Amino acid sequence: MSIANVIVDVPSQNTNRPFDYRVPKKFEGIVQPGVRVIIPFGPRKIMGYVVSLAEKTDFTKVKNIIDVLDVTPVLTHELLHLGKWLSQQTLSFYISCLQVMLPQVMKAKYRKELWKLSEEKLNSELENVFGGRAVIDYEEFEQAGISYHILRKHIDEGEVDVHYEVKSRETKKVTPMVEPKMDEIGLEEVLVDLSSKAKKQRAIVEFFMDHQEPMPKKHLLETLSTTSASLKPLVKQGIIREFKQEVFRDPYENREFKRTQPFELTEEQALAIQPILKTIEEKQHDVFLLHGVTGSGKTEVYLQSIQRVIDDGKEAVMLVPEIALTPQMVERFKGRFGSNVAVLHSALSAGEKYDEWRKIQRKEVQVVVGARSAIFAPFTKIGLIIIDEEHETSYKQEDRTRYHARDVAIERAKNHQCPVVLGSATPALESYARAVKGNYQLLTLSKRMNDAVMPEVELIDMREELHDGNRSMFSRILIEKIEDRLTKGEQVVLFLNRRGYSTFVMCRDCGHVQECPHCDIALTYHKNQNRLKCHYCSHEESMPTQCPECESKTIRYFGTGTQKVEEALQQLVPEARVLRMDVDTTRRKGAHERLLTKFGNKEADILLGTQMIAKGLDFGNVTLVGVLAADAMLNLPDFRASEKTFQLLTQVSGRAGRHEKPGEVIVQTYTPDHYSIDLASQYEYEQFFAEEMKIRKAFNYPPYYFLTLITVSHPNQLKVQEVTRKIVQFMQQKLSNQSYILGPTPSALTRINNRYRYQCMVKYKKEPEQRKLIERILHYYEDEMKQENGLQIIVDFQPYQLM
DNA sequence: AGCACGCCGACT
DNA sequence: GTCGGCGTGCTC
Repeated sequence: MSIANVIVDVPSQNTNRPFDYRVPKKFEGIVQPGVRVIIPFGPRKIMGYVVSLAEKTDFTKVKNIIDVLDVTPVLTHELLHLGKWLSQQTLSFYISCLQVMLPQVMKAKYRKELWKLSEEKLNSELENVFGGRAVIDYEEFEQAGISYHILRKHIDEGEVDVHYEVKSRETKKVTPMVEPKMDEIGLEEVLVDLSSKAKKQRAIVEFFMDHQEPMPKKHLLETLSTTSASLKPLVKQGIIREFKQEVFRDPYENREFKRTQPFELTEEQALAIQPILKTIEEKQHDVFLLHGVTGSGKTEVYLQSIQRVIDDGKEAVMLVPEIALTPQMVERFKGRFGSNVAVLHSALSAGEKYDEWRKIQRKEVQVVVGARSAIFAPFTKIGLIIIDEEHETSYKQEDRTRYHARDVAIERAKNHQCPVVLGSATPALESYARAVKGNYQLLTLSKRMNDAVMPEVELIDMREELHDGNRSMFSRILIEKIEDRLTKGEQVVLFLNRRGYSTFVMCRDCGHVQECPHCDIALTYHKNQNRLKCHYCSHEESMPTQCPECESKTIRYFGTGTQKVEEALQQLVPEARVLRMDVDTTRRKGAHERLLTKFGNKEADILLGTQMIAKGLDFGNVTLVGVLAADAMLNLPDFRASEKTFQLLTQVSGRAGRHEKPGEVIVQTYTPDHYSIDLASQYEYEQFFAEEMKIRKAFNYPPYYFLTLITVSHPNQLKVQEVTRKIVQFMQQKLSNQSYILGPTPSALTRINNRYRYQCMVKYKKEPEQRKLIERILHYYEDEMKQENGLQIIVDFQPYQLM
């Protein structure tokens, strides 16, 4: 007897283990680890993943597999294994981890229907709901408000049946095809019998005598300039066969990609690529941190490393942050590797994503370029994994299965015995610290290509502007320079942090920001209570009416949006053509690309935008970059605020003067002396690293300590407080005294959807038992978490979002 | 998760 | 005696 061990599509603690099913004779050989199956589960029918096969089972009442959804496994052996690892790492259900590795469309859709089986009249109300139909949606019955007992009786009598429908969402695009059903000689005979009047039919037959292979119907009819009217009789006589063939949606099908050749590497690049190639050659696992200033040619190092992997007949995965996955970036890859590349990012439609994924599965490509989830590409011979802009926070999934793509990459690279290359101009502190310690190999590119120099950065103290009576959000010098560029016909990029809406409190006279006395982190203004709170400890205080430093009354909370800036800009420089680029203007499909093309074609003078314009843009005509509020991010309640500010300023500055014309950067700030702003303006990464590490050390933050964030939510505030307090107490008892447990603290978003949220944070160096302890907590509250609208406990290891 | 079962109070 | 609400336990 053949048994399949199946992980069922039911995310719950009780079902978080394989269930055994018998493999019917007809599916033997087809059912194998990694395929999706439809199985009976209690009274219903659901989808599941076969994770292994067995000879026998201890279970006596095994049921049969109903159907198999895949001919080729959708999850490789390695991915099944990786899913297990992921579920242990993130404390998520195995099924959730398997689902997160596959395109959305492959998740099952369920429908519950009522089938009327007999001709007999049913209960009159029920008969009404059916209204003469044989099948209705179960929902219709529920909405009719008829007692379940009535339905039950009919079911028991065998007159009605509850029917469960399982459907995969994936759709395959097909195209009509035609092919001859006989060989040349057969067709020759047909030709003889054909009426002399049937000219078009004759043409078709003659055509197929020369072309024996299948071809798209549309193409055939067009080349012979005829219609299906002349094809029909041939099909009817069994001379030609019509059939449908799957075609792959190609999101880039109407685009031409200019093929590019490898550039000759600079001395620095050659030095950097050497150890990577060596590791590829030796089939070793290793992690490299490629620290290269913006414009230093990291991408060329990636491309040539990938080329090497392809030449070896292996595969490469390249991760890029979502917002950096611009057409320009895709072009570089398609230009070098042509159709050997699959692209996976969120701007693609669900169907397009599915098709790109299938190209990987079918081994039609050796390279995948994509955002976070592309790390799960179903390759089997990975020779290299690259993570570009490795410091980007978007590599951390912030819901459900909270994984970091960097960790997954390293795990997969271990499985495949291949190197990982982490690249950045501003590496995450964690990564750089590991490189310094020798855990990662550090590779450095310190010079820009083409001898370009980093643009000069000028810091503008906005407090002085204010003192001189300039209350606008533009310094006089910035306006001056914008006007200068307009007359020269050069372009400007203006950057505003979208998070400028955030509500920190600052004095407009002296730049003082109210901070928590225990945490060295800006306090957050809570509008409804008019109080300031710290989101890390439990500290809170009332909103001051005057600045504690200089006693000025101009202390207030801050917020400016791109829209407001756009209006102000129109007033100050009415002749400028402004393109605004933020989530609002790029929501529609392709809008992102359209705006950039427009800017590239010089149809606008100023590109004003948020985060999304900070990366990867490469326009030679941009000679001025303005950062409107460099401090906006600095004052977020986040211990990474300085790091993020440094990274962002560096990235934005890198947008200017990338080609012949030199660039210039204006950074407006209220705190020009802050080390992250000052050092970013001088491009001093190492010094910034040293400064920031001191602070991380003093406050026990990463990379000195690991963090675990536990967020509890429930409609009742007292309940949340109580549960969080108990969790803190438990952890304090069980964890070593080397660890710190902070909380309970209200989350920054204290109430969402009428649910109160409290959190506690664990700072630790080594707690091998931690996961087990948290599992015990989760198990303890299992019942309360099962109830709808009940308790929710979210555990995030190495969180990025602390709200 | 979702479904059935079973216990309990309410009501024709 | 019947109906419906909700807590409990199970799904190969």
